[in-house]
Amino acid sequence: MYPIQKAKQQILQELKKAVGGGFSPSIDDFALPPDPSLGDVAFPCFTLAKNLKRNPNEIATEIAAKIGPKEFIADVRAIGPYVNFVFSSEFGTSILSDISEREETYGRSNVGENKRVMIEYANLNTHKDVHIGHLRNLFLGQMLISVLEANGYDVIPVAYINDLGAHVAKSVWAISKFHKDEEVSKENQIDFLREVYVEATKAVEENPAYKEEVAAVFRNLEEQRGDEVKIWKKTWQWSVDFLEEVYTELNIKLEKWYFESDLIGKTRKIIDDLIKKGIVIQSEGAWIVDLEEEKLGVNLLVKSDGTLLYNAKDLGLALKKEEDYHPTRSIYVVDARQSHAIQQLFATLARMKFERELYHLAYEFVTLSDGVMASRTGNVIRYETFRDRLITQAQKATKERHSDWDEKQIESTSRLIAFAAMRFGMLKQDVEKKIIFDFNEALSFEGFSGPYLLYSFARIQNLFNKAGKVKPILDAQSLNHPLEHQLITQLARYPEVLFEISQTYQLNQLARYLFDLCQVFSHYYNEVPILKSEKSVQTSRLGLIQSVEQVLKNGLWLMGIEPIDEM
RNA sequence: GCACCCGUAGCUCAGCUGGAUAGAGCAUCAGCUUGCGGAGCUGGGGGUCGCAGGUUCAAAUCCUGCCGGGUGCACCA
Repeated sequence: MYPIQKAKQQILQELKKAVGGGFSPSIDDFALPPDPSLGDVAFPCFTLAKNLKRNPNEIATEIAAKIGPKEFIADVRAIGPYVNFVFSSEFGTSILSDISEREETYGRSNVGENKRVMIEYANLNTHKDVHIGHLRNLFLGQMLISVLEANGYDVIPVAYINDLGAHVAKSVWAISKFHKDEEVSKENQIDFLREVYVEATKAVEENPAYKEEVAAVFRNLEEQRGDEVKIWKKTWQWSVDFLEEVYTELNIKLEKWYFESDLIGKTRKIIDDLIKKGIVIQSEGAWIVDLEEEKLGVNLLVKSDGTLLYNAKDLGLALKKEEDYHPTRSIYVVDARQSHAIQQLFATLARMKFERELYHLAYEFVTLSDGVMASRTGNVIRYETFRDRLITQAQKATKERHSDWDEKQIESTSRLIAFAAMRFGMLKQDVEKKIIFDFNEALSFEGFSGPYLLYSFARIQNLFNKAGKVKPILDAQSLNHPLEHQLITQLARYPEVLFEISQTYQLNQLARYLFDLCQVFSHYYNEVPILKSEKSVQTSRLGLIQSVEQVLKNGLWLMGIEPIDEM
């Protein structure tokens, strides 16, 4: 049990005693005071007042009078209808030593024990670019994995690679028609594919007769016959190599890659079976599941030309995942624009008596202020472009600060700053809000940003470097400054925050929490001398700072951000 | 037409399982390096929490309706 939980338990005990009469408040009844000067935790007396038919202010006053300082409680005071509790220095000491003992495990829980969660994310396409919209998906998925693992879940992260959709057929068709036998050098492969895709889209738009040719290529690819298969296989490999590079660079963890092209046979079998069961029926020449009852329209699985649709293959995938890993819960980290399709998938699976927990973690897309990104038109900001601009920006700033550093040091530091900015930028916002991508904002290293957190971390490192042999001690006895108290309370909350996120999947909460922590630290750093204070206080302050460092490190790790000692 | 999401300061967003004076970043203005790194800190100005009803002792938060924006809804993924 974490100190914060112990403290709350103690308070609950005291509240029970003070009120009596079978009153049993729960840990969820606590509130956070709006201003830290009011107290560390609050107990609102409204419901109690209602039950007793009395004034909440009076009740609060009475309760506060009955509870005295004890262990983790230093002070109890009634402010209006609230009983506010202030944590004691014993509590502070307990927090500091708890963090020090647990180190990187501070904040973790075991709620997820014996639960296997499959996370499908990083569903990139072959024959296409990776752009900033995909980054949101990659980072969300990656963080979700870390958060769930930190809470004891057995997490199986997988990707579903879309390597056989209509877009692929279009590209392969265009290559065979316009670029047959063209030599493409290794470094130009992805550029080539991108240009071909834009070219193909344009050509088909201008000449609708091409549609039939593309459809023919699609059929051939699905059946794995004809000359186009060779082109497909070659370009497929280009794309897969490229995706592998991106995943490696971003440290994307995957237990397995599922490919759409591998699911054709299995999906066909499933559909045959569903036809026999009457779940899949024919309509207007196509094969569908009628989901009118669920108010989800029709789930179109097989086109009238016999080729499979995305929704059909998703069915095959769901069963394959079940065979391979039998997860208790399956999370789909997928763009909110697919919500309807995903709901159709879930509803269809329900009809098939597929009884597993299914959850769609829907996130809104990344858009540009001048319009939505689309690979079709080439109006995208590619991952590499974004990355390189961030790195350049970071290099500029780093060079200005450290004229004495060599190229290597500038380079490695800049990369870490750039990736921190990138990740934090994508993870700081609620998934239900689209990100309006703005280069100026994305390249800013100030305020609510990744580099701000890194900066706080680097400052702490610097303090320890300067402290030399002075050993921090873990004792809150002399940490009486309001900001010290505030820091301790904030550190104490971390396990609650992490637990909450693991249950609600509101990943942006962590960015907020860490930023708040760093803001209090920065304020403290400016306000209170740490190294220049007298010895006894100095060691305690270093002990506090050490805890801030640990929690910051733990949180950054969950976000996939690597801290740096100097920047 | 139906469904889902959003609508809080000039801009980008927190806060939304109802509760104490509505917060942050950016921008803007005024300050802070003879004190541990100014990628920082302090302070000021700036808000009918889209609008209207309702529920409640209490609504930015819950319910209903409307307005505005986005997204999706049978052969795309």
